[in-house]
Amino acid sequence: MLRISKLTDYGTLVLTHMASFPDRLFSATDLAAIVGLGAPTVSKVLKSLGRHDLVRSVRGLHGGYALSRPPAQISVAQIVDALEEQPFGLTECSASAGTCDFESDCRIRANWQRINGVVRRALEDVSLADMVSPLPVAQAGGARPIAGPQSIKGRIAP
Amino acid sequence: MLRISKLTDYGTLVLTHMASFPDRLFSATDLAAIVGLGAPTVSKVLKSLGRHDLVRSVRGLHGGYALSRPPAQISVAQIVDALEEQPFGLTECSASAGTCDFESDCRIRANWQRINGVVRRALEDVSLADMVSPLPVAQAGGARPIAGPQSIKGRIAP
DNA sequence: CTTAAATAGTACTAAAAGAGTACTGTTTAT
DNA sequence: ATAAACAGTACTCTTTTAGTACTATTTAAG
Repeated sequence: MLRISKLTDYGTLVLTHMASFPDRLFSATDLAAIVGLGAPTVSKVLKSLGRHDLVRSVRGLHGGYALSRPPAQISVAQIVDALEEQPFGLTECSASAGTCDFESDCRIRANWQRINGVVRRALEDVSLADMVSPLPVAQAGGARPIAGPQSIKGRIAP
Repeated sequence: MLRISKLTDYGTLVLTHMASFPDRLFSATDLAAIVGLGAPTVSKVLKSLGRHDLVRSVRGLHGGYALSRPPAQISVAQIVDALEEQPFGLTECSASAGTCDFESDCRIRANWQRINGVVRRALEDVSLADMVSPLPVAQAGGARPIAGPQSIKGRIAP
């Protein structure tokens, strides 16, 4: 349906809150109360985020979760990757052969891959730091966690 | 799951084939055979596309479907709008209030709307004409059906 | 060394969405 | 009058998503 899953949405909510207090440890229960979601659900989300090294966990009494790195180094794309089941891609034919065997060499596929690229870059270009203090409309410092192309901030202005 | 639905995928397949022969009339049955899908399924897709004026239909014997305008004036965004059930938007909170009432004034929402804008523009910038003869990597004539911003073609190069 | 508050992992159930099919009605050239 | 085509509706099956439950493990504190 061209939507991110609810769990991914929850993930951004939780992480955005955590980004307001980096380094601080939050228990899953506390975060659930703060964000207004069920504790088991938030737990589930945090466990997935932990597996993908977006949060680090401290076990035992007085344990909890904290961001594993500064908010500017966590992009929305990374959150999506952590919480969506399937690999990134708007179409199935990006991954598997599909039914388009008739078309000599599916010309469409290349186009979808380009579109995917644009979408992905859009998600990579927004960091948790941006989520906390929204981007100034005109320009803003990008997330750019790993090694990215130029910012698209200028494009996403209204 | 951040994917377009299969029906939308089928829609691009069918329309791309039709775009190779604009003005020509195709029966749903023929298109199904060409593309390699079930006839009822292709029918369903074409009916939806017709309701959104992407194809025009001719009823009666020797009837069929044809593009309602030149391929360059039909964008992928329009296909998505025609075949996806829900209104365009990566998050639910783009439309309804949601559970984030706790957060004083969901700062996240504005960011999602900007991301949506980028994604949407990416889909608007690819036309059926582009699908038929894939974009040259460097630059290419955009779809720009209605009144769009500048092209993003430069961005989606590999 | 026992306890309680945490996370870790797994698995299950229920609800929602997606996909495909079937059936009935309408149009129109021959 | 007939047959080939589109139009519309509604139903069923499958898949995915969401949420929950249960058990195990870790660790600070008394």
